[in-house]
Amino acid sequence: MPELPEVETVVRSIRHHLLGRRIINVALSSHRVTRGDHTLTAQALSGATIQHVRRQGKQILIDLDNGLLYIHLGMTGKLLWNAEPGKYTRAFFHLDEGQLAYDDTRMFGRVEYFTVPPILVSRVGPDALTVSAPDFYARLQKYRGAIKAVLLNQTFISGVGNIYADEALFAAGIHPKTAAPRISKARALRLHTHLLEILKLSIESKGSSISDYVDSAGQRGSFQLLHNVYGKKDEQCPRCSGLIRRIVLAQRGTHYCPRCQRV
DNA sequence: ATCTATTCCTGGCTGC
DNA sequence: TGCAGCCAGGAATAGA
Repeated sequence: MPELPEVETVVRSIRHHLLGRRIINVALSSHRVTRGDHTLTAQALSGATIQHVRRQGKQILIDLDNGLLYIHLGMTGKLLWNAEPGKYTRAFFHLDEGQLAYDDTRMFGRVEYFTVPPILVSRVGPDALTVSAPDFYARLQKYRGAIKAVLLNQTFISGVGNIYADEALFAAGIHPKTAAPRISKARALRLHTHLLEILKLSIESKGSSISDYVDSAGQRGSFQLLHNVYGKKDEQCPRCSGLIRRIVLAQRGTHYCPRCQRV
């Protein structure tokens, strides 16, 4: 499941291949993923030149000389460089040098072309990697729900998903059900510090490969080896040796240590 | 206005 | 061994 570190790893592994390249033609095969007219989209993309490859939160933004290519990997999306199209290839880009495949088994992701950047792209909050501590705390004041749900809300900050929400709350010693307004400034700042540290460490490990996440060269990440609570139900807490518990919160599997993480 | 529940998808796992 | 049924979850959408 690609979250900020995984998307950042993909962007880093693909950027140097794409910059300055011209799109020759595009094959699209999933209306679920593209949400648009395939003929018109392919037509618009053909001949376009790639100017920037950026990331905001979990969104990949590819600036073209005639618009924006917006890619969200969803749950199982992959961008693969110089791979042959396969059963789950939903979009395939022939460039003047090389080719880019968008594979996505479950089709939760998106590949969309816009002439004008949509509200969608700008509506997400500041990137989790660069949000300042004061801004993090100030923004937190706007939410009343459980802190785990707030962390997953992309309008609060963007880029955090289920894995890193659980890991950051564990590192900060905060129970995932804690109501946002009950979190003191000191604890909020501690959460901010731990979250950034975890995201940066994960990027250094090229992300977490839980099921099938890989970067554009097909490389797996290794941060899953450093997870403390995510997916560790009934295993020992590395800090207190108590058992990690799994509950469902905000419709998501949530892992935490009942002894180390307090409301 | 907020928060919560539902929906979309399919491979992989569990249990009979 | 086969297969039904459930699970994973990002984010739009609908409902409370």
